[in-house]
Amino acid sequence: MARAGVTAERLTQAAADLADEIGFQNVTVSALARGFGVKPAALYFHIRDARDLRVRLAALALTELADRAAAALAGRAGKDALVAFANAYREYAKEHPGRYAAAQVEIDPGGPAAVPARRHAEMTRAILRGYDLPEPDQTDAVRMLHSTFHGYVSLETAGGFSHHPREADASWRRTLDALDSVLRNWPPA
Amino acid sequence: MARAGVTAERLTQAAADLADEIGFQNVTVSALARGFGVKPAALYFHIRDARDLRVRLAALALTELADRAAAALAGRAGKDALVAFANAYREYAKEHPGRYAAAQVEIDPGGPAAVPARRHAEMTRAILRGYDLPEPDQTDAVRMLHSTFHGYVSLETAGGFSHHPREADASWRRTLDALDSVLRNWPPA
DNA sequence: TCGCCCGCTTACAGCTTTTAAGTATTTGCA
DNA sequence: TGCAAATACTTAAAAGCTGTAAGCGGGCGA
Repeated sequence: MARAGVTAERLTQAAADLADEIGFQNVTVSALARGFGVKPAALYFHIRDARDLRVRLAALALTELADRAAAALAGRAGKDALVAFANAYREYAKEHPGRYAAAQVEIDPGGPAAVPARRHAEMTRAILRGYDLPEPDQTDAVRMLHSTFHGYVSLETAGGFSHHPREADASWRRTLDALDSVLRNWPPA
Repeated sequence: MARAGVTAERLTQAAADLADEIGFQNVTVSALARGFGVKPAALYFHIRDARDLRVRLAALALTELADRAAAALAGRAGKDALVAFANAYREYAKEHPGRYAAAQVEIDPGGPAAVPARRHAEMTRAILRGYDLPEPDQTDAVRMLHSTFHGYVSLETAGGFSHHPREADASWRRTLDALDSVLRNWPPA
């Protein structure tokens, strides 16, 4: 029988696509193996275990997210940068719900997902360049931004906003207005 | 053999405690049955399936969260109310990580978790009484608040803030300052 | 006291992860 | 070219999970 040509990279890619299709929680070693037409045991020659697969998937998602963020931020500053970053973030989560969910797994600071995670964090910090905040306010603001973006997308995905007539898009835009406003007028300690 | 006295309520309570101990994702019908000293199959006479158990757990957590929010808001207004609510929210998530995770499951609007979910949403809206925002800004602000609280707690729990010397507590307080500030100066459309 | 129902057990099917051992294919080197 | 070693995959199997079906027995109502 011909070999299937499975590699860790192709597994991770396939797992990402599968996650977007059927949900991150439903990505199993077995389902992945079926997609490649091999037995589940075959995958263990390429990945250590299911957890390893999830970490690789998280790294993939964080890398893609950082790439999009970088593209959105290029040549922009101030509110332009904030809005472009935020929209890139939200659109990624909507286009790739499975990947986005994968990016939220707990990240081992020494592990292979730590690098793209750090890069993603640096992108978020770059939003603030135009706002000129001193430390430690800058760190506080980065955390607030990240929290708001992640919280909004996460609640929206879970259907938290769907039972009120107000459009989620409209609230999102106004939330970004509010964030821009508070960054420009950051309260004194 | 003596009967174990299993009921749906006791199962849900035990599941909540178990979730806080070993994590929401690790709460299984089997593990729960072990805790009651019965076989897994016995539980299916009290709950429909594993999903049903998770929904009941979510309802429990949302009810407790709404209770805490109500207690925090009682007799407070403006920033006092905002800070009290936010701290109650964050403390609940820290004390009961498993319950908190359960509260984030996707909620069927017609299901039994919809009632406590709505109550929780109303509590969040009550924060804004002191800020006097007209609709639809009020809805937008509620969504922003909820997003920020949930996002912050969720990222903090996942260890997202642990690799920077700045204390997560300090950033939290400053984030609340910023939210108060932006609610008092809500940007015009 | 009798009988029935309810709460549990056993048994089982089918799914998952993961390890171990065996087989076949491909690669690299002489 | 041909052989040996490394690699990719298979089968087999253990252990745990969800969920269904059938059976048993204790306690409650009549």
